[in-house]
Amino acid sequence: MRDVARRTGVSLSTVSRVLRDAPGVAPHVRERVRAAAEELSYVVSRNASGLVTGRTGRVAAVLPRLGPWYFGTVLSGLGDVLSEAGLDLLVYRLGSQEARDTWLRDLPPRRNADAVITLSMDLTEDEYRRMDRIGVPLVFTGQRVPGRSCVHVDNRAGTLGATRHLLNLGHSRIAYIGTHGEHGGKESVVERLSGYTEAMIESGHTPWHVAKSAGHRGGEHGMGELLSAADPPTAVLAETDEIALGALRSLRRAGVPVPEAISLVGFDNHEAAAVLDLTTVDQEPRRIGAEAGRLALEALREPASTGTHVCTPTQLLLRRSTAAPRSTRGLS
Amino acid sequence: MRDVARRTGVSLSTVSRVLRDAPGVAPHVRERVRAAAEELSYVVSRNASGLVTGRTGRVAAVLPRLGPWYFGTVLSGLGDVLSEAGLDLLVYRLGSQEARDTWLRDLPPRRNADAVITLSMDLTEDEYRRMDRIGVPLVFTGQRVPGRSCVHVDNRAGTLGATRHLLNLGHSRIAYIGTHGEHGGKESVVERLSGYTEAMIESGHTPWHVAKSAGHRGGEHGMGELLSAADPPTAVLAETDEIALGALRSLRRAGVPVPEAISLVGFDNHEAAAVLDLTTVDQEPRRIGAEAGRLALEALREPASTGTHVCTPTQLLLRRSTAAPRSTRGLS
DNA sequence: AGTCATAATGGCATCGTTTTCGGTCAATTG
DNA sequence: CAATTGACCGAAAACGATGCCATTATGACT
Repeated sequence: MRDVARRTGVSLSTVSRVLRDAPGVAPHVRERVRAAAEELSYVVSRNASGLVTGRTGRVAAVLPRLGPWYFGTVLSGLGDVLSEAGLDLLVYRLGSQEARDTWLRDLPPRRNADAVITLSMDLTEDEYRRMDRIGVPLVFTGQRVPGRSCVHVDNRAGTLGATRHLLNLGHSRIAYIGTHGEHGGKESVVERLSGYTEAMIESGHTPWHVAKSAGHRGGEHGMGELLSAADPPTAVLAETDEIALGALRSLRRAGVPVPEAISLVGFDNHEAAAVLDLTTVDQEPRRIGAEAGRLALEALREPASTGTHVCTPTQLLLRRSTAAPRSTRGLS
Repeated sequence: MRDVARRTGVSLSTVSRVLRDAPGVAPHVRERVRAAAEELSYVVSRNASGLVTGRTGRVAAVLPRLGPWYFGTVLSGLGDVLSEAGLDLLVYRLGSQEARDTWLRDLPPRRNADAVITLSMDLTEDEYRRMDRIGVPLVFTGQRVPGRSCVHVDNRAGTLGATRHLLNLGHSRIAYIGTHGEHGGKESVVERLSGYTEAMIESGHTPWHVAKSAGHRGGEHGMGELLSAADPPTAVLAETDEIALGALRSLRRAGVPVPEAISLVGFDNHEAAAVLDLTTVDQEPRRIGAEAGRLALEALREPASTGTHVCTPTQLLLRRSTAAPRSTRGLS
């Protein structure tokens, strides 16, 4: 910065003003300073400026995994909003419980980020309290917490709509493959099931729910159980696309045609869902990230504005895995 | 920090020494300081310490997209290595050419990161020179640049091995679906094709290469072209899993059984490949990220050590989309 | 012409650490 | 017992920016 000042023959204060777009600088001086900074390819050190302003120019995202398409896409949306506001994105992946614990103990974003956004971390009450010690605005996605800024997907409406779609097609024996709440009951798990249950009950049908493990395997096992029932369902709704894909695999192997004999609906709009023509519920992860980013920016601008809830809608994507049931009974 | 010092009745220097694990502090004092810091849940400000040490404690990753499983997984591996070394991960997603240009002009990591790692950015000569102005060690993945630290996948060996596998199964009419080098020829594209070509030629067969666009669509179109040939191939190698999945979709629609009539091999070990039982070439993205991280750490420790190349191997994952060709001619 | 507001600029303390240097004190040595 | 040596610790100067306050130019108005 001193170099830039010397080169243009002004003081450091003026250079600082120019580079911060602060008022009180003559236009021609402003321009000369800009040019000099450009020539020297000089950029301000966030480190130093943050030291005095108290702002770091960074926002931290905390998430459990990075592989799944969902998280990458949320980060994309978040990153775009942040970079537009001139903020950098810090990413912390907390895979194991151990990583989680040490992170919550050390709280690296403390004084190193202006806001923290958690992505589907499903924190416990105790963990919330520990996070509060970071002392910066927090935004949560994937869970709904009273009194805190949250972005959450309307899971209930998603499965409700999907189930109604199946009902409208004329199905009546509609089963649901879900997971047991291993992690003390993830919210989305509960919500998705409740949407399905509600749609079934309101239409006078009895819910049919099998709970297996998460992932493909759960889908395979779940479908296995359904296919070995006395009177198999004509349609199946899965808690996630991964489960649906596992179920689809079972169906293929068993030679049961989809959607002719059984209609199948997933949830997530997984990358593979498009390839396999699976009807699914899209939750627009890009948008979730963007909304979370906006909430963080808002909290930065207006510290009192905490506690806003944003509920993002879901969208049923009709593809080739759903159809009206055949009038004749029996599979194949 | 002052609070911690007051609480333990020592000077700031001593607190600093303890928190940096610097020598010259009596064990019992060290312990008392540690306890006080813990109680106050105090952590040093990277901002301030970086100001004087010149280190930021952050490493920047630059990548074109975040959605694909590949990038998320590379980031995971990278993040693990970095967090073990106590470094934070900064992520810049440069989707559009415009974002790329403004980034290269402003170079945000300048003085804000200790090292920069690019992920499959396929930079031009000019862009390299611009990046050099950042003034920190650079590590490149996904491309091979003489004289610079790189991590690259042995693409050639991957397709070479995959093709040989098909040849060993008894196939002779093996086609390859690739992409046109849109971006001025991505290195991996060229390498993958050359591995296939080499395997074909060394075994006395003639290569059969169709070039389409990237993504599912390319695969669908490519397979369409192959299926409409006078004498269709009995095996197809795709440049990427996405292409392979598109091709698979075409095959399903056309009623061509896989692997009975046509064997199919992809490249990437995409999430969906496992679900669909697609034989593919895995490039261990986790490992790529980890290696890149290690290279960056090495460069940080030993600034002269730039220019190391790490070539990560690929691994053929045999699944259910490849089999020996049927003796009888004709599809279906 | 003199006064006064206003805009533009420079000087300086400051943010929270690290680092260097010098000082104190106990232990060891001749 | 005096001198020397270390180990340990505190004081103070950086680091690179910002923000407040004082100062100086520039017109505008009585």
